Order: sequence, then structure tokens, then C-alpha cells
Amino acid sequence: MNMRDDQLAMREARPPIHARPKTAAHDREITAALRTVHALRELAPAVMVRLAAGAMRLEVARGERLFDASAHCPGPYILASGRLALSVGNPDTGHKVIRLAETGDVIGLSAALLGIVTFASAEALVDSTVILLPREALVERARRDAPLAFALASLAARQARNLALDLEAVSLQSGRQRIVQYLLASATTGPAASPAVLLPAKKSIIASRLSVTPEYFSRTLHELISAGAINVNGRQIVIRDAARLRGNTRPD
Amino acid sequence: MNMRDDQLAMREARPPIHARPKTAAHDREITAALRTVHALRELAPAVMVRLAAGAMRLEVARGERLFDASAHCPGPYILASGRLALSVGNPDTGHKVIRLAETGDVIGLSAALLGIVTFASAEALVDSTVILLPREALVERARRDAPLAFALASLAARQARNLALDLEAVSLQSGRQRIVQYLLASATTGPAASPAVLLPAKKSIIASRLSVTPEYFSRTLHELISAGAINVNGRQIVIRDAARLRGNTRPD
DNA sequence: GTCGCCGCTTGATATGGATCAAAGTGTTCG
DNA sequence: CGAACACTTTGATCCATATCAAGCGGCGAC
Repeated sequence: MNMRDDQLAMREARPPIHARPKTAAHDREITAALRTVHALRELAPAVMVRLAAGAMRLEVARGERLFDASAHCPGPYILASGRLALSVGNPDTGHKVIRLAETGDVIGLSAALLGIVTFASAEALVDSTVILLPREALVERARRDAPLAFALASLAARQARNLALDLEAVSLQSGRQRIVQYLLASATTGPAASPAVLLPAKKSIIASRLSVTPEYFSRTLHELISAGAINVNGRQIVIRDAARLRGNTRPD
Repeated sequence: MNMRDDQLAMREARPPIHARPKTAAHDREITAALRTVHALRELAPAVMVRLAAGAMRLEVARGERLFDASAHCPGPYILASGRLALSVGNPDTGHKVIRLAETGDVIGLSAALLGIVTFASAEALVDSTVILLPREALVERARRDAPLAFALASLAARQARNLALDLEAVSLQSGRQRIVQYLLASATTGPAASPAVLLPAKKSIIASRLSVTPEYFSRTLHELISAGAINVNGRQIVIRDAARLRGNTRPD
């Protein structure tokens, strides 16, 4: 790894994360966002309303960070819209994207549950909206609301599993295999058309997510093109031959 | 990675995991084991008793597997005594130890909570005793017992954090750095004597845990000896010069 | 327009650590 | 007490991927 950090390196505590005033409309909006979280969907309406009442809506502009690593975490955030990159590392070790969060994802949960600092930083890849569930109130509520606590347990368990799968991929597969797998896994098979992937971020971000350098990612993509497995046009990747792609797990 | 699997490869459903009959003495023993789990310690005595009542005590002989990867998981297990290695991978991708479980650790929790198959296999490194909390009963109870559900959430969150830290280490640090860090982190600083580490398993297991090959682990250890940073005698490692060890993060 | 800049590509080179192959060194067991 | 193993060490070699270093194309700002 070890990618340069340049600009991003040192800007802390910038203000432009906006909180919006609370109105009835916002409460509805927040409730709607809560419902995008699968694990919370089954909760009783009354509980949802209570959660929404204590929640805060924040806007994070593209390029801003919702929080830094080793920061106090005021509570879990629910991504209502937009996209965030969670990455570990610090200026001198470099960075690695461990997760790309999409609408309905929860971030900062384990730090919030454990009441400890975050281990990753969260940067908005596009203008995004998040809902903060303030930690104290949430924990207080979860300690007496079993279904809620159980939902949080499921969320945390899901995250543990995903991290373990990532760890397995990084440890046991080659960079090329990870790239191929990523393409196959995130291909949306259109009814008639060939399956395709629209990369959700700059290639360098995807590369980091896959634990390879941007250069290696680029090269590998081009090798896959030469092999006739895919076509690439900017962030749009079309899978021409899934079988060939699947077979293409070792450099040639 | 990519270590050979030989014998271990294909044995399923072997009987030699013994369950012991239930008696009052065993109930007390199980309760005691539950209390070794930090997250559960605060639970009301009544809840502990209930959990213990439904629990089963299993013995896993050294070399046996408590479960394989992709197996149905009948519930979380609490390690009452002994030591287990949890590893991901399969016969052809090779294996990687992702965790060494010690007394008081909980394993199979996320699979149990999510009701899905395990992603790792668990092998006993020494004769061990585990307590199984049958999934159905536990989930049933947690859905109406908030403190219990919250404790499970904390456990899962802790595991997620540990996995994330591992992922960070594997992605951002060199093999040598991981080895050095491991030694520094697990050194028990005796009052007067120099800090020392007693490796909890064969070196090849530790190597896998640190995501390096046994050969590389061996070599690195010997380089650290030459550098005057440590002394090695079997599984016993004495840290002679912590500062030098800490500085010794790049091959020389 | 055209000037910069940013993201991507492409090339050349370097290297950490894996892999393959043997030779120790215990340690168990008949 | 020696054979058979299991683990570790040591040596030689290789290679997937990082790193360093330019070029290049598009697009947003003036």
C-alpha cells in the first residue's frame, strides 16, 4: 500500500458539516432513512419514532470527512444518501479503504457500542446525508429495549462477518483474483444485455478497497481487456465473457 | 499463505467431541465459565442461571475441530478452558489463522446471531472445554432480554473491531512489522525480569496468525536475534532490548 | 479557447516475502 | 534405545506486486 496523502493529509475540524433544523418533515425523512436499514426495518413503529426523535440529520459535502480515525464517535451514523469511503491508516502508514458505504449502511457502530474511538475515517465521495443516532440515548434505549439491542447485535455481527471475508480475501487470494471477484460480484446482470459494473468511485479508491495499487489495478484491467474478458470505458465496465474472466485469475 | 492440509482435510462429523451429562455440579461449572466472559459478567444472576440451564458442555480433544468453515453453527461457544485456532480458507486456497481463542472468548457468535454458516473453522490446539449456548434458545431469550441482547451486541462489536485492526495490520504493515508488534504487544513485563513472550502455539500457527510463512517467521526471528533485540528458546522469547526491537521494522 | 490539474495509463525497475528443497532437532512410542 | 514423525531451520530461487517516473487526455475555470 502506502499511497500518498497530499492534500487530504491535514485538515481537521472543518465546519462545513451542516446540521439541519428539526421539523415534522425532517422527522419523517429521518424515519424513512432508518427504514432503509435492513436490521432496523422490523422494529415497532413506536421505537422508530423514538429513535428518529433523538436523531440528527447531517450533510457531508463531497471530500469532507464525517470523522477521522481515533476520533470520539458521538454515535452510529446511518447513511441516508450519498456514498462514503471508510479507511484505516494514518499519514505515515498510508491509507486503505476498508469499506464503501452506500445508502442504508451504518457506520461507526462498533465504536459507538463500545464507547471507544473510531478506527477508521469516513470521507464523503459525493455529497451525502447521514443520520446520527446519539450514542448516549441509543445505548440507554437499547439497554431496555431488547428488539433494538438485538438489531444492533445483528448489525455488528454482519460487519464482523464482512471484515472476516475481506481478511480472507486479502490473505488467501492474489490481487488479480480479488479484482476479478470484485467485478463478478458487483456485476448487475441486465436482462438481455451483458452484465456490467459501474464503479462507485474513482479507480484509485476501488484499487485501495481491493488492496492493490492504482497502477496495478489499471494494468490488470487492461490485461483483462486484452484477454477479451471485459470492456472498460471510464468507470463503466462490461463483462464480455464471464467464464473467461473467472478463469483469468493468474497473470499471464 | 497456502499451507498444505494433508490429514485434516476430510473428516466431518466425527464423534470424539464429548458432551457431558448434566448435573448440579456441571451447572455451577457452566455458570463459572459464563462469568469468564467479560461482556456477560454484568448480567443478572437469574439470567446467567437461565443461560447455564440451556447450555451444553463439550470437550474438544487436541487436534479436533469444533466446527468447519461453511458449517451450520448450533450456537455461540464459550471457551471454558484450552485454546482454539480459528482459520479461514479451504483445502485449495490454503488456510490462515484469523484468531487464537483463549479462555473466556466467544466463538461462532456472528454465525449464530445471523443464523448463517460459519466462515471459519475452529480447531483445538490443546484439549479444550467449550460451552455451547444453543442458538434458538439464546436468540429467543435475547429478543426479550435487553441486557443480554446488548451484551451480545458488544461482543460482536468487539470482534468487528479486532478484525478491522487485523485488516489494517495486514494491509499497511510489513510482515516484519507485524512480527515485531506482536512480540511487543504480547510481552508480559515481569516485575524485575525482562519482558518475555511464551508463544501460545506452534510457530507455524503464530506465523499464519501474523500472515507470514513459517519460513519467513523463522528467518525474521533469527534476524532479530542477530540484531540483539531478542532471545529465542523454543516457544519462549525474551525481549532483550525493546527499543531496538521497536526500531527493527525493516529488513536489514 | 487554452491553461492547469487531476485521474489514469504506461514503462522500467526493485524487492519483500513466497516457494521449493533439504537438512537439522526434538519428542513420542514401541 | 532407535525409528518415525513433527516441527523448525537454512539455503537458493523466483515472482507478484510495489515503487518511481513520465506521459496523456479530458474537463473545469478563467
